[in-house]
Amino acid sequence: MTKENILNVATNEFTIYGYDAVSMNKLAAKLEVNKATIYYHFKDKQSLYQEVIKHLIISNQENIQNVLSSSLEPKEKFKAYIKEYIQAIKNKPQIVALSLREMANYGANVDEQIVPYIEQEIEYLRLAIVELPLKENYKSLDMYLLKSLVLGTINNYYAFQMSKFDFQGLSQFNKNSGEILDFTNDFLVDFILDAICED
Amino acid sequence: MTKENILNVATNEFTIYGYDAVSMNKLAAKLEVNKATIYYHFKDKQSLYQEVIKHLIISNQENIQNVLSSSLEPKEKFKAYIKEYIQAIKNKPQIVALSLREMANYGANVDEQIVPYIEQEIEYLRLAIVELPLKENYKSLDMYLLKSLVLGTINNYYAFQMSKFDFQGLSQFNKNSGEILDFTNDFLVDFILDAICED
DNA sequence: GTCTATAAGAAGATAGAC
DNA sequence: GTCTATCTTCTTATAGAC
Repeated sequence: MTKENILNVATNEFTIYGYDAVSMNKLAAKLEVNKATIYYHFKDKQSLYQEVIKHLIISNQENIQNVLSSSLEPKEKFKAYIKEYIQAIKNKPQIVALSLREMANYGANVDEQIVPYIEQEIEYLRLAIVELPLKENYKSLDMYLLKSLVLGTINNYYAFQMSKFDFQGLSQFNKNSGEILDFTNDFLVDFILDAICED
Repeated sequence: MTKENILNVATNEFTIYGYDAVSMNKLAAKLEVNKATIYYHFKDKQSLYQEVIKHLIISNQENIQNVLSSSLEPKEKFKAYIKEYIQAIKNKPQIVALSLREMANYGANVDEQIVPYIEQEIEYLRLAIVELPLKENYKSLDMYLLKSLVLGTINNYYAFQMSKFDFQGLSQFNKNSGEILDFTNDFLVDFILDAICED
């Protein structure tokens, strides 16, 4: 179906190049469809972009729920949560760039609809750590801060690794998404548990 | 002087709105100067942007050097380093958005010249933690990973706080840059020391 | 539902007068 | 060193034929 096809290709283009850098002309060319056809299915460029974002967020939340309702021992559950989260990025690594861009715009291109989805992600994070033997000062932590630590570290390190520059001292993964994300995974799990758990 | 004026206003516009969203027409209008005048001083839009970025990075590294060459006790030195780093953002909060955007583009809009400046920042971070009583497994840490944790957490949390949405459970600072960054500062210092230092 | 054709405007950039 | 005027190309978007 044409509409679905447009949405898939648009998702790819927007996540890779960003909103401004994707023109309706280029998108139509890539789709080998007439530009007017895109406008038949979508009101304008903005609403096409909205559908892309919504589609991406929703498709990433399913597996995390399963992990959190499991009966794993607390630390194992936390590890499984981070792993599932990293897996979602492995499945669609382009969301790193999209997420960084939307953060940079303070949500200007996104509409209110996504708020409950983000709040849901925060709730998942809370569930992932609530059973851990937390130090006293981490029991009433702002979850958006911890979420920023997780998301920020992953996105930022991924961006370092994917940049066109060769930085001295940066671990060598040759732009292999899987290896980069596994490395980040292991670091984050140890780091967070070392910081917030009682000995 | 006109050239300096152009650079200052361009810095402001680019950091707030991003490369694509700033047109030479709008920039000329804001400057109350003719567009051709900008082209007299700068070869094209790209090279104007390069000068903006370089200017921003260099101006942020001076005070950090002073902290690191001081004779403070290790933990105090680390705290002073983070504080100085946060102060640099307080001075120009717009670099948060710029940094997020350039990360999202994997450096596509930036040229090779900035590599040594970023490597210098990594070296500063290494100096800030090298004297700490580190746990064995954090003695050979990839500094880009720790840098990503610091930078990523700050940027991401700042973006949450500055976004146009009201998220449930997000600490209330009413878009006050100073308070947001102080809060992030305290969290990061405790969190990192708790994670990487011997008890 | 998909196409052709085209509108209307904004983009980056430059030639040449003053 | 700053201006006016203009070029070319690209942008989003739509009217109307098939």
